[in-house]
Amino acid sequence: MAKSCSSEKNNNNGLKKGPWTPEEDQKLIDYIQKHGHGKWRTLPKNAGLKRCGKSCRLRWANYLRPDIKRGRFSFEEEEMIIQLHTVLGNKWSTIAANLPGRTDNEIKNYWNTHIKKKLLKMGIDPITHTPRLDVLQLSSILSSTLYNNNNSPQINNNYYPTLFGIGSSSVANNPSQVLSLLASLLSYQSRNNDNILNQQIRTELSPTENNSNFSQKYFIQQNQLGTISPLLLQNQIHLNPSQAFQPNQPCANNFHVETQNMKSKLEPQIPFNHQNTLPNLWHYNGGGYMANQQGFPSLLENNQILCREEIMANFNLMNSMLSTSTASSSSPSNLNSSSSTTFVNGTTTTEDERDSYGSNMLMYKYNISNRLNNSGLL
DNA sequence: AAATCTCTCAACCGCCGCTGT
DNA sequence: GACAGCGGCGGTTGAGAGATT
Repeated sequence: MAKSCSSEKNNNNGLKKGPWTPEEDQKLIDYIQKHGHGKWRTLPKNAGLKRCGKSCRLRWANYLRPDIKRGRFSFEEEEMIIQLHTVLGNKWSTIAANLPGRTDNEIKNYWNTHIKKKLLKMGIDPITHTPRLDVLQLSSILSSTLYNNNNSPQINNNYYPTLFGIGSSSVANNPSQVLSLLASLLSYQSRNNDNILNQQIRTELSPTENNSNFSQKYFIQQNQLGTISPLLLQNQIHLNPSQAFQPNQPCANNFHVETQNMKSKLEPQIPFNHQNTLPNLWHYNGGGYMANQQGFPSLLENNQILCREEIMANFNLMNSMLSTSTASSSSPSNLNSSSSTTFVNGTTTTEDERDSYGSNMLMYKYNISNRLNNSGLL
């Protein structure tokens, strides 16, 4: 059993703890540059440091190593962390192995201080990556409301006290917030739909898997499983494998026509101030219609399987949200004056904009809801 | 301006798995 | 197989910085 620094102290009086001084850092750097590291236990004595080996190793690994990347996490890094966390859980070192220049400690801290809070705020359980139970109730209520306007059940504080402002655990205080939450929930749908598959991959990966091979194996297995096994979707649809299709494989069954029609139908309703078109979903390459990265970025960038029902469900929900809010669209000035969650042109970099993890078509739902909300249409 | 609160992140701690004896 | 040593990992802590009252 490894001794901690405190127990080492019994054998080595005067071991220093706490923050490292620049002088100590320099001693450690000089020693490792000259001799390399390896025997951490004996290193501090040889380097003239009054520190335990563990402290030296940690200082080097998390701070002094020359290949460490400093500065805030990029949007892509954030996406990667979430994706990997969905599969791996709190395996910070494995996650770090897939993010060059980032340390496990840094990623762990970033998760705990930023990402976890954002997920909770969006109604996503950061441990399971599935919608929280109370938000699922919310989704259920809203589905029936959105699809059945005339006979919709009254949302009632007596029935849903945890959703509407009773008690400290309420997730929303008014219908606008509820819709915002739902939009957030939906923007995670595609990720969550793969959760069962991800769990399967996690258990199949050997615990002794070499980190450097991890990414490769993960993607391969994901594709293999995706084509062999039916995916259990969140809405309980069992997909026939033939209805799923992979990146770089031609679209079958005229699905591209269906989705293009949906796209055309939706575009006039979208109150964007900077553009009123959704990304092109397909391109023809001579052999058939292929899915565009721009149209389905979150799905294609990780070679995930595109699911017909899932895409259509997203379109339908998007349409429902638009049609049940209002037929009119707001003016650009209204939209521009909206608050922190407004996305202006897709290239801005404020902190709040980075709150949305849907750098994809699904993000539109989130934006739409916020725009409608902020412009007073809800 | 001072007091208090909140947040961040470097560092520590204890445990685990691997390896050698 | 039992044990000890070691490196590595994940959870937690607490000092300091920044924000708020």
